[in-house]
Amino acid sequence: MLQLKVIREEKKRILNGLRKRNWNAAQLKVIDQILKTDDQRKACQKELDDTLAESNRLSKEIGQLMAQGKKDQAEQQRAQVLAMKESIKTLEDRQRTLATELDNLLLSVPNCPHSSVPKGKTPDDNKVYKAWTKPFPELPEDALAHWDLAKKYNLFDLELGVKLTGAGFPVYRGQGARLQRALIQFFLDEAVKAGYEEIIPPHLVNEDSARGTGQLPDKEGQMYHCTVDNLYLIPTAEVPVTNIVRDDIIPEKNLPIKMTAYTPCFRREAGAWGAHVRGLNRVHQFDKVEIVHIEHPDRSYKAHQDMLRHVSRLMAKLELPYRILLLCGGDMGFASAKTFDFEVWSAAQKRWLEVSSVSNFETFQSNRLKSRFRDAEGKIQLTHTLNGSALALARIVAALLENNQTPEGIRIPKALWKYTGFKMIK
RNA sequence: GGAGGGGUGCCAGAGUGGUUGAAUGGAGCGGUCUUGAAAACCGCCGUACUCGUAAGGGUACCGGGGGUUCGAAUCCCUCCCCCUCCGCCA
Repeated sequence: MLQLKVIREEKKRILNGLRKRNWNAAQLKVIDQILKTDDQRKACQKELDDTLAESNRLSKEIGQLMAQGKKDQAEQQRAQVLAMKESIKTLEDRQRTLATELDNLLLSVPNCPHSSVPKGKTPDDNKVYKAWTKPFPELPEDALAHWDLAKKYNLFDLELGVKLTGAGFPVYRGQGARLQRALIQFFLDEAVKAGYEEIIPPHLVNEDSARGTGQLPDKEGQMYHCTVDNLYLIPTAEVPVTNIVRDDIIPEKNLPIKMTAYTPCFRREAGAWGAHVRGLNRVHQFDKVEIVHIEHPDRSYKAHQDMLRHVSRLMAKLELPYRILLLCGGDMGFASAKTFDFEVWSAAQKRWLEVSSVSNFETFQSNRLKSRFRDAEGKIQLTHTLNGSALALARIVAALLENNQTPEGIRIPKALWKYTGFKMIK
């Protein structure tokens, strides 16, 4: 969530940013409401603190009076403090109500887009940041979509997944399973080479963690919830990995913290079914290697570019046609200040598929996480957090299978040979 | 799952109802001394909110929440976590 201090001091910038997210005048009123509520909260807090200070002072004196044997006076002050209790309780209740109200208001405001983020309402307004200029793979007329290729070569089985679990839980097998494992290994190795620390986090997180990265309270319905233990299946490794620095004050010299993790990702995605979500295009469980940065605010946009380069390199090594989009204000995620999407060309479906989203959240997440660092002057500041997929497997597999199909079988890009142990799927 | 013990500041570790935001030691930072270093000595060394131009002040926080009391790190309830023993088990 946005910092109150920033809303107060840079109100104009925030309002302009929210307009980029297509907020209308009525919606923008929330900002003034936040400031007003905060004023009320402060006034109430002050009154409470003053009352408590008085009550504390009197109570302390009672101890001294007792020690001096002045019993009557002690008794008199005791009555005095007792009388204050009711107003303290009233003030506390009011203070709590205002604080909750303020918190809810703050929670409803998305991150302020970076100045370089274009205006726009829908995905059509996203800017092509880096286009694919080379030719697309030429496929014969009878080229198969990946779900048909999967049947032909026995690579994964969605119907079997239905039997075991339900729709959207693919069962990978044979060379399909091996390819899956090869990609994970490849992505992790590349990330480690690029200086990321490898993490194997828990695949279930508690409420605090889900709140830390902003899945709660908003996107509750998108996560699988184990109610008996009140734990959530992670929708992305971002959740456990970013929460590693929750409530921490990091020495400046330890920044940046770069971490990578492979995890399965679980998404309920209720009600999002349609013709374009066949096969691996949208599933409830998929594998992903995530990269996460905890950065100094001065360097976060440079890091953002570094992440872009890292993902580009992966795409190039996999020999996949891709493009990079700079998301417009209307299409950006709630918590993000700036997001680039990577899309891979799926030659048989003749569609772009989103395979990575690389975002800078600035202090939006750290504010909630309380992820801070101590700067050179010893002052405590919020860190910037960033993350990106590097990469999401299911759709990469879809594109890989479709683009590389030949009459002899499916060609495996050279970079994967040492991981798959085979050069062709037959 | 059963029985017992415990959760205090960066770490170790006192504190069991009053002037304790918290003894003491260590680490860290600054200084004196020294050719330099070490040792010794002196000082500083929590977070959040808030009032104030500042100096400085106020409030909250000793695992989380609630309660008793004029007053709680200290007493009570409850939840969480850790350790030891037993049971079960990949």
